[in-house]
Amino acid sequence: MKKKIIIIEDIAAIREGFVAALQSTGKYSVINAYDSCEAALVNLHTDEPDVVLMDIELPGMDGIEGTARIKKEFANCIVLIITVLEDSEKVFQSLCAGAGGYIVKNSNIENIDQTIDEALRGGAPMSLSIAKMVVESFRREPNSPLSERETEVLQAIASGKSYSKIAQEIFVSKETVRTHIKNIYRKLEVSSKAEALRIANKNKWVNY
Amino acid sequence: MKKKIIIIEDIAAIREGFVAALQSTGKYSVINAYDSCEAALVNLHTDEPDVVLMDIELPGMDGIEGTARIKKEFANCIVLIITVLEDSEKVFQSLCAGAGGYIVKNSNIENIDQTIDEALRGGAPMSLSIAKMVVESFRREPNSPLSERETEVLQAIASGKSYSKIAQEIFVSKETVRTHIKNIYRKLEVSSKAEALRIANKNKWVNY
DNA sequence: GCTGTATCCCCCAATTTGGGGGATTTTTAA
DNA sequence: TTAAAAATCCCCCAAATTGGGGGATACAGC
Repeated sequence: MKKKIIIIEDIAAIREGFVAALQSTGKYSVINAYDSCEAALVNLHTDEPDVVLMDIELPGMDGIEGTARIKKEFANCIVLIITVLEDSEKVFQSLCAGAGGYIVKNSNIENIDQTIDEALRGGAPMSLSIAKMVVESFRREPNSPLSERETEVLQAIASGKSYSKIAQEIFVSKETVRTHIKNIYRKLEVSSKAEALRIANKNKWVNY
Repeated sequence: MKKKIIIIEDIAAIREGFVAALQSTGKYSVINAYDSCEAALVNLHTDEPDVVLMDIELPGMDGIEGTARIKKEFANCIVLIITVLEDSEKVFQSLCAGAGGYIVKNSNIENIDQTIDEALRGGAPMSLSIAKMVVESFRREPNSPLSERETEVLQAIASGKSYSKIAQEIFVSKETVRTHIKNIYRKLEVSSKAEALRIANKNKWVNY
């Protein structure tokens, strides 16, 4: 039996292009094509798609939120992101939301077909440039105002450890950890763990 | 002026193969070749390499720790990991340690040359399979014992927020958050934030 | 000498945390 | 339909944590 596919893409020309391309292969059953996530979600339980081709930039609910909603209902449904701009933050977010891979917007029919095939076989189809983007987003930024020790302490804070626990692990007194924290707060101009982590994470001074 | 390269690889045949390959291009100045990180580190300040080719599996200090040590001393030095086995955990760790890219162990001369070139131009050379490995390591595992709400709460804990703060953000009372935490602890058989995060992170039930 | 880093100490008060006991409603699954 | 699970809220308690303030010493680099 043919795999059921739906398409969510707001630009009619692109949307219809995908529909035509998929139907021309004869391998898939294109159930529906929508111009918004909202529209797609109301029919989700009748469509029961195996694969969703999802644009990331959509009016109203964006493709990231849409991916999350669909995966919540149908965990086995594969959501492939149709993307043209390569914004590492959005690519990363959509991966976290459960995206199964990426289709470049101006792909030809064979390319799209191959991508869907790979996804159905359990792979994570994506271009090297997209994969690299995500990988590079985990590189530390070198211009941190925090010293090595401070970064180490903040890293430990990020994993939920208490000051005493951190002190034990890095073989210093609890007071030393507290001093480091105070200095971190002063440098980042914050006054709580959450704020410090938010700043440091945003600037990639700490890794998760 | 030629870029200065050192090689750290414990298997003599492979090490010498790389040396020969690099010298044959005439583009690089191979300063030294070592069979361990320890040996390389003592000469690091006299070698002053622009590029380090680093094996990941080494006796004594492994390539990940070695990469971290080198990047600590010379932040601008590019460390390229020579790898054959594709262990996603190690690949990810070496990226966090500051690796600039990957060279497949049985690469030919042109390939190695291209890889180094790309790294020097500021790219992150790596095979698609390696990039994918890292990307896939950020996918959530679906078999979490935690409910959606509990995952949400634990996620917030990971970002250093207090119970009260979390309560505000998800529009419930502090007591509700406390109940969720209690249930998380019961399910994971732990009794602290750090332990819960360790378990949930290891099993990819939460993303950093 | 000054600045930054790393280490340690004290005080204080508010907040947080973990553990124990409950409770209700809604949703989900058997 | 009935039971289990999830989500919500409440109380009590005591220990631990946290943030802010004030110090101190030592060691590096400029």
